[in-house]
This record gives sequence, C-alpha cells and structure tokens, in this order.
Amino acid sequence: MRASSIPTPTAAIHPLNRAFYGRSPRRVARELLGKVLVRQDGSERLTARIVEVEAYLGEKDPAAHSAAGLTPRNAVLFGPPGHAYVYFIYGNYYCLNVSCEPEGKAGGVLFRAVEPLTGIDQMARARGIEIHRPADLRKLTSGPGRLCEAFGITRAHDNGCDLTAPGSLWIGDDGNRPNRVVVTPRIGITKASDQLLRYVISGSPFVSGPRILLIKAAGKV
DNA sequence: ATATCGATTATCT
DNA sequence: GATAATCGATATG
Repeated sequence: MRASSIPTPTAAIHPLNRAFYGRSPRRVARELLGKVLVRQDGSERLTARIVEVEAYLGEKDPAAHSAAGLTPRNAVLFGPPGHAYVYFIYGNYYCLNVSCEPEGKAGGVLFRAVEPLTGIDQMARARGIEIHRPADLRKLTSGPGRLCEAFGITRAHDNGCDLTAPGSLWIGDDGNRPNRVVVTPRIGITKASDQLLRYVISGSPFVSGPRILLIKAAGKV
C-alpha cells in the first residue's frame, strides 16, 4: 500500500492555548488524547493524532524527572505551561513532553504514541523504514522514541519550544474526540509503577508495545 | 575521575 | 521473552 493513499484530514487545526496546559498533568493528559501533533518544516507539514500519553506529577512523583527538584536538564518542567520538554534516553532516543501546571510548579505529559495522519512518506524516511502494508504504519510512531524520530524532534532543536504557537512544533484541535479512553499503569518505569497515569484511546492499533498489553489493561479497567 | 542507570528500541531465540 | 546497544545526567570518591 502506498503511504500517499492514506486519507488526509480536511478540518482546520486550532492551537491549544496556554490555559489548557496550566492544569494538572492528569487533566491535560486525558484531554490531549485525540488532539493533533504538528511539525511544520517550511512547506512540509507532518501531522499525527495523539493516542497514548502518560502524566508525570512533579516533585512528589518518584518516577518524574522533576522528582529531585529543578536542574538544568528539567528546567522546562518548572517553567510556563505549554512548552516542550525533550530529553535524551538510553543513548539513542529522544522523548517529548509538554509542561503543565502554572509556572513554578513542575508537571508534564509524556507523548508515548501518535497515529500518523499526513506527511507519512517523510516520517518513514526519518525512521529509515518502508511502508508496505497498513500494519507497517504503527512502526512509525508507536513509542516515545519512535515518534520523536519520525518528527525529527531533538533536544537541541525543540527543547523549550512553545507548543501553543503554530510554529515549527505545536499541538492543535481538529474537533476529533476519542470514543473511549482507557487508563493503565505507566510503562517502562520502576518507581511508582502502580499508579494509573497512562491514558490510551481504547482500541487504537497505534498504541505502543505489544497488543496483548492493551487487551489485558482494557479488561482490567 | 569513575560508576551506575534510565519515561527505549531492534533483534535475536 | 530476553538482551545488547549507547550516552548524558547524576551520584560518589
């Protein structure tokens, strides 16, 4: 299947304002599901729908990067809401968060998986893979490291970026609302791994990890 | 100065 | 299901 045969959204995308992000990571995470991540690079535009996120609660959350207080690395999490916190992990990958809570209070939401909408050819190029079947699409952006690679997100280029302004990287609403949302424990952490802070659009094939995890989680919640 | 570990992924068996 | 790869941030001496 050619990637260009994927239907493209026609609805306008409106940026989410600062007040949207100036709330608790739980609220922001839940409401980010169904919104659209946009990368504008000259005349090229990549868009993808947010299908999986995790909330990180700030200085009281042992699993959050802000747990040990403000450092140069995590400073964006303590700054004004609606800005990109990008960090480097396992020597290979970047992960994207958006800062939440009013300025001065840490908190963020990690983007774990998105569903590619437009710019699929460029995402495949950035990921170094070829799309042969519809099932291959999930390899583009199902995982925090994968989606950053597909969108060309790096700490040097994107950390601190204002995601409320429709510039190089931003988040918008095209009117889509998820049918059903599932809440599960967060993935890949050892501390506070029992808390239900992972938000997923129920049944989305673009969620990270093996499908069995989602099925088990869905049955549990 | 050196050691440890991680909000991951690809590639095996 | 298990594991290697890879490096910056952080802790410790």
